[in-house]
Amino acid sequence: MELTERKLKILQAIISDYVRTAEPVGSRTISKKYDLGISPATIRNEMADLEEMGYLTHPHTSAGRVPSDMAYRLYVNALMEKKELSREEKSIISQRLQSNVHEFEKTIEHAASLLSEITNLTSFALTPTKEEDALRFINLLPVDEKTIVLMIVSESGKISNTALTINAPYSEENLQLLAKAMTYNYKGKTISEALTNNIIESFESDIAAMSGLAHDIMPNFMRTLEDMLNVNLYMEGLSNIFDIPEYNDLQKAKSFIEMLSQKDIFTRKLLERDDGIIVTIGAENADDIMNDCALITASYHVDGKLVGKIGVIGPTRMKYGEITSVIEYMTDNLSDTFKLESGGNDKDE
Amino acid sequence: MELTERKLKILQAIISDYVRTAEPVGSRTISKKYDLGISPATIRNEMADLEEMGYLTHPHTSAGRVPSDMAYRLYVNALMEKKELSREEKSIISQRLQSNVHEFEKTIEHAASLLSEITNLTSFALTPTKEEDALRFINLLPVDEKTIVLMIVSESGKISNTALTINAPYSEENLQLLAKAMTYNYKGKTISEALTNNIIESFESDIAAMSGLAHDIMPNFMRTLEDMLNVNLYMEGLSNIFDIPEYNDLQKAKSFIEMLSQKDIFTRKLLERDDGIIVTIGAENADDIMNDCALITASYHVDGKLVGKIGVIGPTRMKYGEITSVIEYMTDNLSDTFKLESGGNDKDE
DNA sequence: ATTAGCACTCTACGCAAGTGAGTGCTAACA
DNA sequence: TGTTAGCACTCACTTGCGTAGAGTGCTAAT
Repeated sequence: MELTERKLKILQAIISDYVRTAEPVGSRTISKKYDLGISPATIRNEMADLEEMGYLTHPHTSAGRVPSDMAYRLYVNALMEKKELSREEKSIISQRLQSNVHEFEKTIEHAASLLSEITNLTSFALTPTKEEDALRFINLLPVDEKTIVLMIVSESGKISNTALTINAPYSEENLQLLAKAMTYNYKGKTISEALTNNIIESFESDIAAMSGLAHDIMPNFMRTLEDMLNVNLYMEGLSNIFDIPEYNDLQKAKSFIEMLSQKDIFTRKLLERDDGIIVTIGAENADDIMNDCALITASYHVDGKLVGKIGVIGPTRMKYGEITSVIEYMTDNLSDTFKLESGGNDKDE
Repeated sequence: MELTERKLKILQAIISDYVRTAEPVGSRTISKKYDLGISPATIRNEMADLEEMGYLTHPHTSAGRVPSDMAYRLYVNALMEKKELSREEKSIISQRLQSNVHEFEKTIEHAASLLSEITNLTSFALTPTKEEDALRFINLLPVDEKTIVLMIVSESGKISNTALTINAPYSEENLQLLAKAMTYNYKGKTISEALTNNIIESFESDIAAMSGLAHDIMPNFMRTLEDMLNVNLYMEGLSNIFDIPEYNDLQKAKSFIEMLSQKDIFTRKLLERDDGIIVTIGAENADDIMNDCALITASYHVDGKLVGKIGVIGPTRMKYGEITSVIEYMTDNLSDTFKLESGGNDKDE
């Protein structure tokens, strides 16, 4: 069967109405509200066709039609018009995102919060993965007799520290030397690369005095690197789902919140997604528990390289057009912000 | 009217039964299940008295009795027996808390998670407030021509960094000098004190070369200090509330989750609470939205000084005895852990 | 002072009837 | 041949009613 122009128009009308009302849409409604110049009976025939083709479903015999995942997919791919944000909306977003720029993590958190405010959905933001981030500088600093600080600075400006207790006595000179050696060895390597390249062996046979020092330090160095790879997940607007009819049921609400509470798992899923604006609808989400959800994510860039993500999750019935526009504008804005900031002050989280 | 021995026994039986079942307790139930040697009729009379005294309420005429906030308060103050944890339970807790010790924040987060697992309630943990933490060491490190790192180490081992872009050219010598001066000036001062003591003026008239440097650095120093004061709030087991009859209603569940989503406000409330094990029941929580909740918090110590908090929140109907025992054991354990760790490896978050 | 007995109250549950939105089919129409 | 009006049918949802059951409070007996 062919997807005629008229069928598309009807489908679009149904989607548009359903997204607004969350109620199954009847033929009469379409005929009255949308000026298609055809009678309810004709629309019913077309609807039956659309259902046969898989674009619509039927909660029960005497109910109106509801768009299927397939319909939303078609809508996102072909029918949807990206909404151009108004000057005002844009300025609000830019302004709100600027307010806290000097604190990277705060900015990201704030972006998530803003997004949930605008969309009335649950939103999230992921700080960049640092696998591509290269090491720039390693230092070892004496604090007192038994304590030194290991400090790692990455190209993106990320700093990480560990305070270490040293068993063997150390000289400041040795520390400097070891730090220089480590910097020399690791500079320019990405964190991932550095993690697979433990130089402790090469020190082993070197100057004896430094061997003990290196032994104390290297495990902590590795652990610190691992820690630098970690991303933070911020989530906002969780309670928004209570205002969404789809979750108007304790069981549904529970499983939604349970899913999002498993931050590790959810983070992994986000990391697996491609960059750019990605929309996954219903069953397209591999996970069973997300089969009733749509997920929209987009990536922002830090320093033109590192990639973080931001997005929303909600019922498949969502305003795809508006939301993608907002997210796109926000990620552009974030990427710009973090480009200007490049080399600037960037607080370690 | 006097609170006779028998009345207390009946009250305790009612509380005990209600805490378990969440159903209003009738006189027959008490008479049958609890061996008080008195008939339902007598119990009814006593119940009527207890109600008059304010310890019980009555959802409706033909329902059993429900303990009031006042009853729980009496229970917590006088009737409750602290449950001695079994060897096994203790060892599970100790073990789970040890697993991640090298990462302070992770340990705290883990403690919250463990607590919610044990209690089946929503739990939270607050990292220590650092107002009492004194500065130990300030350093300024050259990274490249335009970038330096400002590093602050506190007595408790907390480290904080900021990468700064420096406009004026700097010499390594000047950096060292400035760092030394700052350390000299701030060492031993608490963060709060340091925040009210901007030394930039005293530098103003000093060596000219360092004035520009200080100007670049001091605002960032202050901001970093402010940041060091911030506490982190971890929350776990949010979805547990869906299994609690009291929240078996979307409206209730929503307001609960909304309340806890406002992390800033909730954190402030936690900080305001006294140290030690504090139980607040229903209307005792100043906040209207927490009038149906009970909140149990306890404080743990880091290095014998800094104080963090951990606790649970749930309906007023909760197992006060067990929970306070668990929390007490956990905070003791945490305090011990962080005492041993004192001066040891402590990862900056 | 305690208890058995009993009338009374109130919620919760199930069932039946009614309502209304919406469909699918058929036959008439342009 | 595509479109439309008409109509019977379906099914969820609401409302009202009757009943069962749990529990109280009172009274009178022990």
